[in-house]
Amino acid sequence: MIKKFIDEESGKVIERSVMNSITIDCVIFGFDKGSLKVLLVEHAEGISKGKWALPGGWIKEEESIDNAAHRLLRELTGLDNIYLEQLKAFGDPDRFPLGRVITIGYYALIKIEDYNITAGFTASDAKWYEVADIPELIYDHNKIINFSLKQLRNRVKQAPIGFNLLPEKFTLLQLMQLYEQILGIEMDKSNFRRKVLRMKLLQALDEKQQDVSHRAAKLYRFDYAIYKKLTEKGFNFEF
Amino acid sequence: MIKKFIDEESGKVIERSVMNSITIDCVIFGFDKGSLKVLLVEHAEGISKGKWALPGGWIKEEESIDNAAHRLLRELTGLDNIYLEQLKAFGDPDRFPLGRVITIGYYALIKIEDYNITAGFTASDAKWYEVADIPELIYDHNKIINFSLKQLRNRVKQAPIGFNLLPEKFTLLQLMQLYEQILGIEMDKSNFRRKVLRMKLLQALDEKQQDVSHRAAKLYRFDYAIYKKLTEKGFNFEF
DNA sequence: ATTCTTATGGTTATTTTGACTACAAGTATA
DNA sequence: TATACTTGTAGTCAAAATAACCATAAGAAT
Repeated sequence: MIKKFIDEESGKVIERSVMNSITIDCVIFGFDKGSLKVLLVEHAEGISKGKWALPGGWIKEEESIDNAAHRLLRELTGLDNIYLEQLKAFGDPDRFPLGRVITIGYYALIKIEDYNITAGFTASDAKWYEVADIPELIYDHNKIINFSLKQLRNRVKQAPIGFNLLPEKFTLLQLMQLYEQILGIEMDKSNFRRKVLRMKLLQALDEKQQDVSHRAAKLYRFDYAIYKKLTEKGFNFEF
Repeated sequence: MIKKFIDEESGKVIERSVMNSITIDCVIFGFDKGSLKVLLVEHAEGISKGKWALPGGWIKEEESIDNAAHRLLRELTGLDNIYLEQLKAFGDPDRFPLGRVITIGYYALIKIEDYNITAGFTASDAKWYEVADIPELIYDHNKIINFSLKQLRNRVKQAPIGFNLLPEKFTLLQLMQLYEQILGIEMDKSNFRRKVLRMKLLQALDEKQQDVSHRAAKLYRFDYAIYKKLTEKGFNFEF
């Protein structure tokens, strides 16, 4: 599968695999007003102009794929300094209409209110869409989102990544509702409370909710230091 | 990052991303005589001739990446009809010495005695190596194996994939030792027994071990049909 | 007959779970 | 002011699960 090409600039003959294009696509999850959302961008140019898609694009020759994911996300949406995790590669031969392109998926969970989304580069718009209400996207991007959702449901049981979706200070009910949303199940308030507090992962604060029209609940904060200690001894996270 | 090339055969100008090479590498785990092993091949040609590596190679234009993984494994080692799962893409810019090559990792768990390994294609040899005793491999292949091991430890707690490493009929002690090996922990025979039997995943057979110099243990078989039923109701697998 | 190894079945105290009840704290409304 | 309503918090209790053991059975080796 190696073919010879002549570089137009230098005139040199170059041997290359004909398999030649790799892109990155990012699935960014957020949680707001009790519902799970995904960040999408509208393409400003190219064959998919005007259509909605996952933020993503081409990898540069000299950058690692992790760096490419961070760069593309920054350029298209303004998001920076995010913990991105690789999902998997999507490589159906016909997933891209103009040739063979493999894409490597990344995903992240962020607190929506901590970031400002600003469309840029080849994106004319960038918006949060509710997971339950995602439009038709280009190529296999809907498929990629579905895969991410499954992954999220699994991962959320393994590690305390759910906290990345909540504000720094949160109530136990908020935490429970987040898990109910992601996993699609109902839980018992009292039992959830007991379970999560026994884990001792949360630091109880001397603060309460403000401006609520009912009894204000205590606020908690996720304690990463404690979590690290617990994981070292082989700790399993589950609600 | 798009450059123009002239195809030597057709003379046409082709636009291509300069990022142009993707390979596949497979980590195949096996379990034999109480220890975990990995299948490696010796390269017969090219810049890494004589060196040991994970079975892998280039993806063809018209095949999916999953198919490429199956084909390469078959060509190099003779292994066929295996359940391969994608690991992740490895894409450090300098992981490959002769240019920018991204590799997509796959892994599988198989019963060693069920398959015949025969080196072929660009491999001059193919052998099982104990995980604790893996030589220095080409490029970042040692890194890929380490990543796979971590993945295996996680996955084995989520799903009953460990059974893929055991013969069809096995004793409870074998099963326990497999888990001890993979997870690197010690377990209590009696408690393990009770736990695993309560799951009702195993079908007790009317057979016993043969040719052992001690009391022969009962043989069991993993019951995939039961497992499927249980997972549908949201079943969590853990020892 | 004795010893050794592994298989298998129990016992027990302790911890964890799930389902519920009760009540406290605060807001909204009559 | 009284009452209803919502959400937070604590506790009860029976059933299930766990961890740490002990005891004995089955068979092979000496």
